Amino acid sequence: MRELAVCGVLSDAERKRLAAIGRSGRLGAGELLFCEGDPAQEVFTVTSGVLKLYKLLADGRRQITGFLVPGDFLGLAFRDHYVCTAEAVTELGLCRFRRRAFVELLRDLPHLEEQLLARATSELAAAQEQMVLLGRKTALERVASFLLRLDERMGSGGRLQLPMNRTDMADFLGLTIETVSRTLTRLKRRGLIALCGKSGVEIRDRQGLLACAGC
Amino acid sequence: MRELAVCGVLSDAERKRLAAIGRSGRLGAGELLFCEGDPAQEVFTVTSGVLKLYKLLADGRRQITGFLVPGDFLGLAFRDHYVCTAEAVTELGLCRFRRRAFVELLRDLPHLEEQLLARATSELAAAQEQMVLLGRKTALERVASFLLRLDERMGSGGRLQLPMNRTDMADFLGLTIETVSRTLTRLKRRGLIALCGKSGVEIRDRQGLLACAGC
DNA sequence: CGAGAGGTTGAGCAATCTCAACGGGGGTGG
DNA sequence: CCACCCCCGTTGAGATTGCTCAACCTCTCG
Repeated sequence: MRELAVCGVLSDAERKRLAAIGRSGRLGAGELLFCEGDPAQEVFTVTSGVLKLYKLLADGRRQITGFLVPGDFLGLAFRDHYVCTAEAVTELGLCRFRRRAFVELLRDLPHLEEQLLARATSELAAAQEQMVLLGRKTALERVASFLLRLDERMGSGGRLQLPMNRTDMADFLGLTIETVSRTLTRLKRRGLIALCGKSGVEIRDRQGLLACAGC
Repeated sequence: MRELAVCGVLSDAERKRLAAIGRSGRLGAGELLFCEGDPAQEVFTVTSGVLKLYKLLADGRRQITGFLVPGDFLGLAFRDHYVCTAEAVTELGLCRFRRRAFVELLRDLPHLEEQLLARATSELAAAQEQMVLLGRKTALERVASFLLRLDERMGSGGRLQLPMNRTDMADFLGLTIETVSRTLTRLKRRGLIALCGKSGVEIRDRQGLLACAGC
């Protein structure tokens, strides 16, 4: 089980105090961790597997706002109520903290607060990047960007196993599943990627893919 | 000149120390405050006017990621380099802090760090909302949402003066200026808003507009 | 009064969506 | 062990939303 990345710069003593208030948990694929609008009583770190965050419109349209991987912290965007729904994409391991206890601990551990602020910073930068993708990029650019980012994030060195299905990809990229599928096929025909089964993607021409990603 | 909202929960002494390292500044409409990629040497608060943040793609496509109004803090999303460009939409008043001094002050003023984390939290929530808009909403829903949000943010009580032109609205909403223009006309024909000159918009039927906004 | 910037409107077009059919792989029950 | 079924993904054809290109209008500023 991966170390809680949120503890990066903490001393042993600090880490201990944090661990003391955390409890480990487990979710099966497809299970909900919490729903948009629920009172935010806990915060979390992901220790294994992949989690998705999303918001729904009244008629069921869905926008996935992010995927969390091991080491990621979940709780920055919440005040009293969760602002989105969190659902396990795969089998999921996590560490749960009662929100109140966590916030109190923050006062005592300035390093932790610093660390959280740094995380918030990179999440904001990532959110801006995603706005560019959703607002201004073509389907080809979106899918290419997504594959490159995911490969980097998962450290898969060009041979990635997509943890999510086409529906999740589509709802993250602001497209339909058909367009995602067609676009992957296009990238394959151009020789930029290879597809192995439903979830295997191999990046065959990173330069070309970067050019497609348009950034 | 509005009080720096970032000082909300600070004591007088703390406020004084913050003010001591800040210098006031002024920008004309259209002037750049900084560019994406520049080393991030300063952070800011907006004291008057409106500022826009944007990112560009290689071919000139632009996505505006946010508008800042008086009281807003600018510097959360940056580490060593600015991740977007900041440009004055109107005449702009601001307070500048050398980044290094500001970060050092953070160590001494836990209230300030707390405050910043809270701001980061609401910015992240806003960013998620914007992803829904860009990824899943129709042009009508985007424009309606935008008008409602702006009215609320500016506290204009249904009679708003848009501080930005159609190009900026389009680049914020992931549309073209023509579509923004046509959509405003549609909303007007339906009796939901009235248009007064280029920048005046009156919300005539808030319920109807909310229904259009789809959330 | 002329020029230019910003905004509106129209016509045709293109990218993406919708709807529908088809295919393959994994799990289940006979 | 095999056949069937169901879920997920792919592909195709036609519909639709929003984009592109172009004309025109209005207001402001020399």
